[in-house]
Amino acid sequence: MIKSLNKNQIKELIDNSDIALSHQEISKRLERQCDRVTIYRALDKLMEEGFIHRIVDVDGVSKFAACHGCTKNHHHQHVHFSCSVCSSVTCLEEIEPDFSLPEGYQVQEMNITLSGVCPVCSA
Amino acid sequence: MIKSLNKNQIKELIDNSDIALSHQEISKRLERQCDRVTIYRALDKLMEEGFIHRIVDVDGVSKFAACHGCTKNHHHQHVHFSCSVCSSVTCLEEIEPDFSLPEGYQVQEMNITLSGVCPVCSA
DNA sequence: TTATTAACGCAACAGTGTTGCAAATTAAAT
DNA sequence: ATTTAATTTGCAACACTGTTGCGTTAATAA
Repeated sequence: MIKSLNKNQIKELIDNSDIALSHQEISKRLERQCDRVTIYRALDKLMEEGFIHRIVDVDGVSKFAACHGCTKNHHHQHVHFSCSVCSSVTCLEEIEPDFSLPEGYQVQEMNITLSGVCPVCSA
Repeated sequence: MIKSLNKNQIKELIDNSDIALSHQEISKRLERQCDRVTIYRALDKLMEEGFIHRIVDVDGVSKFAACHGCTKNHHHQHVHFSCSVCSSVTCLEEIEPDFSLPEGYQVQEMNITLSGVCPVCSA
């Protein structure tokens, strides 16, 4: 009946989360446990389909957040914030720094992650 | 006679490289092969001492580049560029985007990595 | 119903990075 | 010069992230 049960559930998790989720966090939050590989593949698909985007955290671990207004072409100029206290990564979609590069650079993607203390932890 | 042979050699490698080097690349370039752990520890020390800084590449792998003007406190507001063709990561030290964050965010570090095609590969 | 496609699980693997302990090397003190 | 202390190194073992291949199950289309 239900198609791609895990994949849909993973999409729901990411959509309903206000912070970006790592593979590990997704695995923990899934009620019906599934194979690690299944999650990786679902995440790849969801990225392909333009539903989520990847953020590489300061420790090198990938986290995933919902896209707003991406189709096939991702455009994530926005800033991400990684809290060193609670380890959360959030999208600051309204913040899109602009800068000009020297001649010859062709930018395809950008990964901007600031780290420090988030408002919740610094309050 | 020579103190911390490996550590100094690693520092030399990074200082003389125009691109940021990964652990793997450093290991290959070392004439006298040494243990993986030794390299990791040397890199940690060199970061502590303010000689190098870490850039997390888009694939989550750490790369290391020389610092210019850092002591203990690293300040790397500058942009990094990761080429998807030749896999090189370079520091664009002159490019320092500024933007203001909402109230409550305390920024300690920033990791800005643009990916695309570098001037050499796009020429 | 059958054929095709997508999703899943399992096993195995490669790579990154960390920790503990012991040996060796370097620097300092007697 | 000999002993002591502090660094540096090597080795083994481990945890974690991510990938690939293969066979199986489930869903969609013919």
